[in-house]
Amino acid sequence: MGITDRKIRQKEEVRASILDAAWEMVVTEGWQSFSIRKIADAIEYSVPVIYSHFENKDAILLEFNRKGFKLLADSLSAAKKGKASPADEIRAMGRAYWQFAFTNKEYYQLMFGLGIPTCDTVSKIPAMQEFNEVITSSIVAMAAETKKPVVDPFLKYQSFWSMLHGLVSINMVVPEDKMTHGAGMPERVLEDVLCSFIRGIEG
Amino acid sequence: MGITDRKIRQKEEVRASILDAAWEMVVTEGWQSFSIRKIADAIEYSVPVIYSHFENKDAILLEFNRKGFKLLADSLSAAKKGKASPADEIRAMGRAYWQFAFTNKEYYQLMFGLGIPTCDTVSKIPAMQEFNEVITSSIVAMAAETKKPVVDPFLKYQSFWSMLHGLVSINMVVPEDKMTHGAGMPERVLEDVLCSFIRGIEG
DNA sequence: TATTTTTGCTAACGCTGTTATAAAAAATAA
DNA sequence: TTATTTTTTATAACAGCGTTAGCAAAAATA
Repeated sequence: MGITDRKIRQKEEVRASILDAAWEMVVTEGWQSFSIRKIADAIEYSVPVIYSHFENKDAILLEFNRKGFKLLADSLSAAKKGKASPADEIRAMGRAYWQFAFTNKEYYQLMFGLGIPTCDTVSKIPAMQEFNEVITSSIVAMAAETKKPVVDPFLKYQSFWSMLHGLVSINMVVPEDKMTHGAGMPERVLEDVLCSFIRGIEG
Repeated sequence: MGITDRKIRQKEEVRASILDAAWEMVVTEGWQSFSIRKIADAIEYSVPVIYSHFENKDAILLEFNRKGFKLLADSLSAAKKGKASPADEIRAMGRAYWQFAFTNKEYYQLMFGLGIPTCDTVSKIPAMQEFNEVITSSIVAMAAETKKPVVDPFLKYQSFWSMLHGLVSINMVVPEDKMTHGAGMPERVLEDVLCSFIRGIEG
């Protein structure tokens, strides 16, 4: 049945146009102007059409969350590749995390700003697990090398993420031009934080 | 003029009742049900009365922001008092920050969750400066003791706050009963993070 | 061509923040 | 005490939001 095929294809196109229009609006006008009605307007369909593609507004946000975490997990994974030591991997991931946050402000704000992922959402976003693993594996590797103390990898994973997230979220709201301490300051804080984290594992 | 006096007094009472009713609702039902109309309902006045006390919704939030930062600054200040060393002061403040966040979830969510304070809001909230200073002074004191390297106090202040905020915000969304790693885990992460921060200054 | 299925729109419900307008109450002046 | 002015408060509207029920139009099937 070619007809059914075409219908599926067309439906998929509308779905994609919803996500495209929504993302376009978020990037140009920010999350505060993310609205079902505006999306409907942009794709030149009536509002209920959107509800035949997504259960509700949150379902659209969930979709962006998925994309965001996939992008982040892939970025960290790529940053690790080819590094000489676990410590270097961790440093590289820290910088990649920072870079992801600021080259994808909208994603970061959704993923960690509006409401940090709860336990339920973890199951809906497989890439969150990836994110966890790509970090933890480097920590485990490093702990294995420096066999001084027995570090809890999950504890260190949480510390690592905490430091990075705190750093990012505090710097994200400050407009570039309003930085009291000259440019490059946040990056120095990042390096400072990474440095003390590495030393914390080395013991 | 006793009449004008009484009017001012009564107006002040209504203003207080607005804040009381609003806070009551936030504590029992969360920020998502914070609404001008519901407040009006609770204080048994019509909606426009609220607008004769506060310019808009954000002005009410600003008021809570002020209270929250005052409370936090005072908590940190009290935690410092009587500690033997700057390092102890920092540890005490870290724990006090953590405790503030979880015994005042609603305040913390407003202050750092919904939208972290921007540069403009700093000028509207004097207690934010207090918060900055009470932390920085301990860092400076500690750097003076261990005269090894010349640490940038503002950099260390940002690191400190970043770590704490990240830690708190990641743990705040996880429901108590859903902690994968037994109770007391977040506190261990806190101590871990504090420890590596202190060492980062000691050099 | 007639019938059934699919698709999409209009219009509504109930909620939000904010404000213009008008009525009621209180304070002042005569 | 009565008339006038000022202050206080409420009603009702505007414009926006997410969501959904009901119905008309279009498309596919018989």
